[in-house]
Amino acid sequence: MIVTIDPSSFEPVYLQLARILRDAIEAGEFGPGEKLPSETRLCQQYELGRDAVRDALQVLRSEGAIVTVKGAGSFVRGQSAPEVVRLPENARVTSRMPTADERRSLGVGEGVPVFVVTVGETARVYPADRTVLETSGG
Amino acid sequence: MIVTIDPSSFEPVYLQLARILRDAIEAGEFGPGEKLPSETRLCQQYELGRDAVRDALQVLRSEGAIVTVKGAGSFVRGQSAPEVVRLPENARVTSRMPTADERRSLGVGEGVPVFVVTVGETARVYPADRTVLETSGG
DNA sequence: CCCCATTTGTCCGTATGTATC
DNA sequence: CGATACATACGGACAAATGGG
Repeated sequence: MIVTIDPSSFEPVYLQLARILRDAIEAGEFGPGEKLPSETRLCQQYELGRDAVRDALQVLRSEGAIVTVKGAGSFVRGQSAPEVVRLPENARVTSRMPTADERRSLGVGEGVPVFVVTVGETARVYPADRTVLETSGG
Repeated sequence: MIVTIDPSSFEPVYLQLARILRDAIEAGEFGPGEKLPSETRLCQQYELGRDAVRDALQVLRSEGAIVTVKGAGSFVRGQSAPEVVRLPENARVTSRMPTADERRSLGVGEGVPVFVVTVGETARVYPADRTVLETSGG
């Protein structure tokens, strides 16, 4: 099936493209680790300017759906095997986006939140793409 | 103290500006709900093009630090009073970024992750900016 | 090792639409 | 209504990283 962009739609073209690519990824047309078409290719294929294409990819990055490497391309983010963390009693859990510094120190890409697990006055931070929290089982 | 942009630095100017604004927010120079200078003003003040300023604001949005309203400006995101959710036993907790559709239905802005709490085969989604998860206390 | 084509990153400019005030 | 402000979208240019030869 061929999906096209409608420049006269109320939906911005960059969101249309983001939706098209997101659906294609979810449908398995691009598997984990697979490379998406280049920005230039997407510009030609959908008859869009580079801004629209880049904005669409930015949307997918901030959703954690793809990872972009300079000089190489954009790739579907494969889900890594998560570490299971057992939550102790009296633990408080929040989640937020890391700052750029935290992303570097934790080694996580864009669009990946972090868990903050606080027990007493001790807080630990976990990358949410590699962590599953579990409560104790009955 | 006056902080300036160094166009000859290896650090991209838009990241320099993002860092300057982030530090200013954390230092309390812009309180919760307060409006940042307009994009045009930032362009003049730091002698940058519009892209650089917009990219810097995009960084802060995806970190959940600010909220931008069309026609009005960008505002420091105030932390809302969180709802405390008690985690049951045998619960699994993950966190990820919502898609654009999920953001609309949950009423959350950019840069806000969601909790996914799964018990058995039932999954519930909570906005992470208004939710704190707690394990049972001993 | 260098060369080169490809690809993304950064930065600028302009224009138009739309929402807020 | 006008002025301000952000959103979208096009274009060009050069820098920097990658990967193949």
